[in-house]
Amino acid sequence: MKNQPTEGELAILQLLWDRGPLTVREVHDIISADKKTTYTTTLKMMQIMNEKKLLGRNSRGRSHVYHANVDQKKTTQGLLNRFMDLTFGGSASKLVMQLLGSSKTDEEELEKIRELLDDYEKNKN
Amino acid sequence: MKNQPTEGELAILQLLWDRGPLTVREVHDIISADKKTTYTTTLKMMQIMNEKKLLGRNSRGRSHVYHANVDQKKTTQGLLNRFMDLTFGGSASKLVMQLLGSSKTDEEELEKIRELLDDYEKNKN
DNA sequence: TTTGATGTACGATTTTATTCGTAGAATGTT
DNA sequence: AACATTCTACGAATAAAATCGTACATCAAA
Repeated sequence: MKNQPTEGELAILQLLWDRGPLTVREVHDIISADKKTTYTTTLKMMQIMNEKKLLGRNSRGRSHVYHANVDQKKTTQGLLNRFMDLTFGGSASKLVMQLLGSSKTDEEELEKIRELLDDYEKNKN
Repeated sequence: MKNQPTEGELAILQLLWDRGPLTVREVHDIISADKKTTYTTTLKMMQIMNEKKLLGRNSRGRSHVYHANVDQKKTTQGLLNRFMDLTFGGSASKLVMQLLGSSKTDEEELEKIRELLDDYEKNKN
């Protein structure tokens, strides 16, 4: 629960979780498609994340290949718990209630959620 | 979606949403029970929130009574959407999956969630 | 009317996250 | 060798959030 990534750091972690180890150049090219930023900024962030042990890295030729050094599940779990506490007083049901009322949560998503719940109920016994 | 409160600001908003209008002193006494902070810090935050129009206030004697000036549902909805995008790539079902796997989500909460989903399914038709 | 308690106002400082500029090392090309 | 390109490293600048110190106003009790 201690090493919570910042928003910017999380974006980089997501990339590495999704696609596996990447160089700064690769990360930057992907990120800068969405968000206007410079190469050195991305580099600096990844260097800091490396110092914080959020990322590991290995040399390959003249460049570094970075990889996520924290577990995705554990990290998102920590963020979720924190967010739930802060925003919904720790109540999962309040959070879900908002989720259901949101137009962002479409029919397909709702169906998936229902299946998840069904599975969960089954395995409980 | 623009005026997203910070973490500290959200804590103050929660209090005012829950308990109605309060003075700085009242807010501070409640908050400082959890978190070590000084009166002037709480005051300053509430003054800034007032400037940002997150809070409104009225004079009562020599002190000010502050009230939330933003809607709770809209605010938490905005925060939730943002968080979901950042942390779960915008997928509500992924979020719920984590929620179900969390030990923080106990049996009672799960039951509530199921009821919510049932109600939701009913009203859909 | 003096003192103490309580409140507001305001500026300065601290802290943390992010961004940027510049220097220099390594590699490839001409 | 001279150069352009592509990296890393590092320190400084910027921005935003949170914290703190101090001054001053108000009011009530002694």
